[in-house]
Order: sequence, then structure tokens, then C-alpha cells
Amino acid sequence: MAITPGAGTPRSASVKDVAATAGVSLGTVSNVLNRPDRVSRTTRERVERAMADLGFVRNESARSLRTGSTQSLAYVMLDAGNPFFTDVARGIELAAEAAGLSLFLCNSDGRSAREGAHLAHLQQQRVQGILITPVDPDDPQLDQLIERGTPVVIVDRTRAGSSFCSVAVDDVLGGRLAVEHLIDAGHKRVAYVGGPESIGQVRDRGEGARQAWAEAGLPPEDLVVLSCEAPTVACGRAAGERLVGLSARRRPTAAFCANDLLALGLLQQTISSGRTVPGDLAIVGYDDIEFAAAAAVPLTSVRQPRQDLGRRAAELLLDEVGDPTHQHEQVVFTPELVARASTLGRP
Amino acid sequence: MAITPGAGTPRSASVKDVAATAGVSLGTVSNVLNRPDRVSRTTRERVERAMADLGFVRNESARSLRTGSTQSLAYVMLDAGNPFFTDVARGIELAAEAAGLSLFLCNSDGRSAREGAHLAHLQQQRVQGILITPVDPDDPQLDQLIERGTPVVIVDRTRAGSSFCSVAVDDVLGGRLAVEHLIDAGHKRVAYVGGPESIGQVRDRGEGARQAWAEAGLPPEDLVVLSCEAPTVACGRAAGERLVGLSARRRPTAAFCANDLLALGLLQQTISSGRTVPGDLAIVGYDDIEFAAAAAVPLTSVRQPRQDLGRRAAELLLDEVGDPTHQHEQVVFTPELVARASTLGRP
DNA sequence: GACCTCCGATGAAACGATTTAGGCACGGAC
DNA sequence: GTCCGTGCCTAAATCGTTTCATCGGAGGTC
Repeated sequence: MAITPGAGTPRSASVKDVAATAGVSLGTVSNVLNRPDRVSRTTRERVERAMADLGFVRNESARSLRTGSTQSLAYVMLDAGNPFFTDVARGIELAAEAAGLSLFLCNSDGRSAREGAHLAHLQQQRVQGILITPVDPDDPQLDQLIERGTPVVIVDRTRAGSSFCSVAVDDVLGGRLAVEHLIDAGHKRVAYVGGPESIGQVRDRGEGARQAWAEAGLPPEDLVVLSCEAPTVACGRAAGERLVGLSARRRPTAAFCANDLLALGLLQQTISSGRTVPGDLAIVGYDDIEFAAAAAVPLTSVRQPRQDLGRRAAELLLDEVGDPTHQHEQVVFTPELVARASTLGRP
Repeated sequence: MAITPGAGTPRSASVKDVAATAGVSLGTVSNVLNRPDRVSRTTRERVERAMADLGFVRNESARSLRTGSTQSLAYVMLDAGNPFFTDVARGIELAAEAAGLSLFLCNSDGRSAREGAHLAHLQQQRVQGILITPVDPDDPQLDQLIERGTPVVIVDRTRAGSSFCSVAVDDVLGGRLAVEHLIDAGHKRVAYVGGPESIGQVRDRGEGARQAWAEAGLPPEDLVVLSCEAPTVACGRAAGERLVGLSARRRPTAAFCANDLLALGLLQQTISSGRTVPGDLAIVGYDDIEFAAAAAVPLTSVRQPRQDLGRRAAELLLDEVGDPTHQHEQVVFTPELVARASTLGRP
């Protein structure tokens, strides 16, 4: 009985094997792969046949070693569990696909260390470029990437200097829209439920809220700021409990939350504690994720063009990769308020 | 005035440059990188200094070409927008991180073509192994991967043969749990809102539902099956409209949905059309995603150990990669019903 | 028949890391 | 003084692909 040769690891066929099988030279196989028009039809078919027979799979490491470039981009997400970022990722993916590149998604999960590890690895992989929503936009590792030749585009964050392209949404405006909407509805005491101040978004949205409040001539102390540890559903619930604890005189009649996760948590806590939305508390969220509209009391929210955000970011990156005269650009999208039952229902 | 040398692309430093700068040979630099203990302290420090000065970044392509293996895994997700899969991904990531490997996430978005492109590319990259929730578990491309030496673990799906490891949850049991719960609550007419029958999960959960129904001795025609195009929030809403269209005599008093997205859509449609949950319609979902508990009427749902699913899958893959005596294994987790207000509230 | 052209195929030289077989210097033991 | 270990380092081969200068032969022209 014959013993299977090389039963250990079959180690896949190389161009050399293909060349031998097809009876041509190495260079010809490579031509079939990369410039099929330079090879005669009969030879090409013979080579393709050999590839199929041997189960040849091109070794991307060797290819990119030789050519000095890869066919991939990467997006380092801040939180893969937040639908906002997965929608952004989808926009990026569409652009990458259109350009014939593949996209790797990495999740930093809000942890600097994890982000750093991903970046180091991507740099070693020599990806064409990196899109990132950074834990900290001022992280010097980002500068180091640029210096060492890996283009970086910052997504949904901005940075003071301009050695990067970035794509973001005007969060100050978003904050204004939300609070103006509440003021128009007649609310005189409003809570701003934010995440930690370390997040630029949270600061900007709060700033927009304050601006709108001041312009309406309302007393600053009636815009109550609640800080949360993290912009999550659980923290939104906790914020709801803090609101209940306030005396009726000081209790806001409306809340603007820094994102939809917070808003959904707050919504749930409010309803399950027996109060009504928007009767006892009107709620505005931010991001307009799909679940916002699907909440049992559909959530008024500030919509960001998530997919466009991703697409535009990828386009900027591709331009930077392809065009030596590329100029860095800071794109700012305009958000839009989507009013739904959580602020519109009868009180 | 001096002209910046090589102003085009700086082309990063190689081990050769480091060796020249540090005044040692190439091999020594490699030793510093891979077996620092074999290098004297003074030499090592000199080399490390040179690396820092030159901004040396190891070229992973060259490394993996030479060593024949990479330091990465990949998870090809079916739908990155579904929190269920992002939670699974997190479990995988934890295991990968623990093993010192990096994880690439790819999103097939339910499209075979996209999935195929990702798989081909990953194979060319020579990733150590692939975890996948496939569009079609019987896709021959998966067999081809195995044949050509890339280990594959199937996640949240199963396959008849056993040339793969797989990790899944007992969906028949999950379906039973859901419907038994509704029967216990006294419902005599129940809808099963499923996705397309092409999805194994949808079939299995439906099968469990039918089993429970039959065992309770209830007439089969009172378990109404509604098929949806896709298991999404929008389709859940549409299903709600179809339910409303039924005559009061034929209209179910409860619905079991094949996943939480469907359930949330159905919940929203029901409430916004002026009916109550669970009064007019009790609802059970599946997956117990975070948003299920956060819905304004918290959703009863069948919980799957999502993160454990991912972790275990990654462990199986790592075992397959590392252990030549590896035996394929089909792990099946047990789901659990989490009862909440959407079935428990006063009618 | 000599010469030129053009197409297609060839083979060797890279790319940047790892690995392995050796080489050199220094010290200690006899 | 010779011999042998030991500790550190060097030099060269290698991984699989792409690229580029080159070569051979078929066909056309004078």
C-alpha cells in the first residue's frame, strides 16, 4: 500500500512547481498571473491548467515583499459593538471594494494598548494605509506612522494640527440642533447626558448644547450636565436613576444624550420606572443608529451620515496613497436632526 | 542648499541598514529580534539603539515568507451590523490576544461573492487559520481551504460532514424553550416569524417551535409561520403589518421571532400601531443582544453564550493549528431563555 | 539569401527577513 | 605550548514572487 507522500504538511505549490508542470519558465507563469496579454493563448491555458491541477495559491507575502506594496487597507475601530462604527466601516468597505483593495477591520475596544498593538502589526504588514477612530487623537504613535510612510486618515475625530486627513461631523452644530429642538418644544430645564469629558465628541456636543441654551437667553444652571463613565446603554440607565433622584423642582423635563446608546438606556429606565416619554421626559439621542428608530418609543436623534463618513475617509486615504501631490484635507459633515416620538408625542 | 535625499518615498530601513548603523552583521540584528538571549548585552543595546534611530519596522512579508507562517487569524463575519456577531468576534479576539496572534475581521455582509473574495485573499495571505460564519456552510470553497492547508472553524453554523471543527448553539432546543414559554403563559395561537428557510438557524428554531407545539398537543395550523426575506429590523416591522392584516379570529396572541432584530421591529410596529405588548401580542426574540434588554418593553429572548462561542471557536482553531494529533470536534452550546416584560407583563 | 522586426518565452537578480554552519578570540586545563 | 570549550558573531543560503535584459524563431522585405 502506498504511503501518502509528505503526509505532514503538504506545503502548497509555488510558481516554480507550476512552471515545471506546465513546461514553461518561471517568468512565464508570473506573466500569466500579472500580464496575461503578453502570453500566447495556448501557453496561458497550459499554465492555468497546471495551476488548477496543483491547487496553486499565490503567496501574498512573497508578492508584496517583491513589489513593496500590499493590496489592503485597515480600519481600526474604536468599538465594534457600536452600530455607528460598523456603519462607518461599511462605507469604508464599499470604497475599498470599488478600488479593488481588501479591508481589514481591527477593534481597539477603546483600549490604547490594543490599539497600539494593532497599529504596530499593521505597519509591519505594510498595509497601504490606515483609517482609524483613535482612542486619543493626539497619540504620538499616529505621527510616527506618518513619518514612517504609512498614510493615516482620522475618522470621526479631529486633530489640531493638519498632518492628517480627517473626516468628522460638526458636533457643536449637532449639539445645537438637539437643544434648539427641545427649546422650541417649550422645555425650560434640560439635562445633557454626556460621557467622559476626555472624549472630544462629548465636549463638542455639550458645547453646542450650551451655545443654543445661552442664545435662547435661558439661565445656565437650568442646563443640567450629567457625566457618565462611558457612552453605553448601562450608563444611560444609571443616568436615569440619577434624574429620578432629583427633586421635582430641579428635575429636567427633557434630556439630550451624547449618543443613542445612552439615550436608549435612559429611555428604558424612564419607562420601566413608570414614567412616560415624552410626557415626563423628552429624549434626544445622537447618531441615529438603526435601533433608535426601532425603539418602542422611536427616538429623536441627531443623524450623522455614517456611511458617507466612511466612504469619504476611504477616498481621502486612496487619494493620499495614489497622488503624490495630495494635500491633507479636513472634511466636516453636517448633522441633521431626525424628530420622532420621543420628543413629539403628546405630553 | 541640501536636497532631502530620496524625497519621494523614504522606504523604511531594513535589517541591513540597522546592521550597518550598529556595526554588526545582519544575523546579529535578527538575533536581537528573535533570540535576544544569544546576544551580549552591549551589542544588543547598540542594535536596539540603531533600530530606534532609523525607525526600523520589521517587514512582516519578508518574515512570513521566510518562516512560512504568519501571526494572524481571521474571522469572516456574516453581518458586522448585527451585535450578535460582534460579540462573537470579541470572544474570538480575547482568545487570539491571549495566544499572541492578531485577528483580522472581515465582513461578508451575507454576500457569497464578498465572502469568496475575502477567503481567497486570506488564503493568499497565509493566515494561520480562518473562523467563519458562512453564507452557506456547504460551500465547496471551504473544503478547498482545508485541502490546501488552511484550517477552518465554522462558527454558529453546523455542517453534515465533520472535516471541520464547528461551534454552534442548539437551535432546536432554543426554539423549544421559546415556544414552551409561550404555551406555559397560556397562548393558543402563536406566530413563528422566521427569516428565509435557506438559513439553517431559521429552520432549526422553527423545528424546535413545532416540536414544542406538537408535544403540547396543539393543532399545527395554530402555529402560524411567517417567512421574512431577511432577519432585520425592517422585516420585523413588515411582519407586524402582516399580522395586523389577519382577522381577529386567526390573529396570534404571541410571536416567536428567529432573532432579536426581527423581534425589535415587530415590537416597534405593534406599539406604534396602538396595540400593547404583551397585552395584544407577546413577543419572544432570539440572541438576547444588548438592545433586547434595553428596548422600552424589555424583550424576552433566548440567550446564546455569544462570547463563549467565539472563544471556544478560537481555541479549537488554535488547537488545530498547534497540535498535529488534533481531532475535529463539533461543540454545541445550550441556549437559555431570559424572560422579560414582553411576555411577562400584565395582559 | 541576408537582414530586420516583432512576439513570446527565458533566466537571473532582486525584495528583506531567518537560519545554519561555521570562525575567531579568549581562557583554562593538562 | 597545545588543545579544547565556550560565547559571540559572521557569511551565505533560502523562502516565492516580480521584473528586466536578453534570446530565439517565424515571417516579411529587399
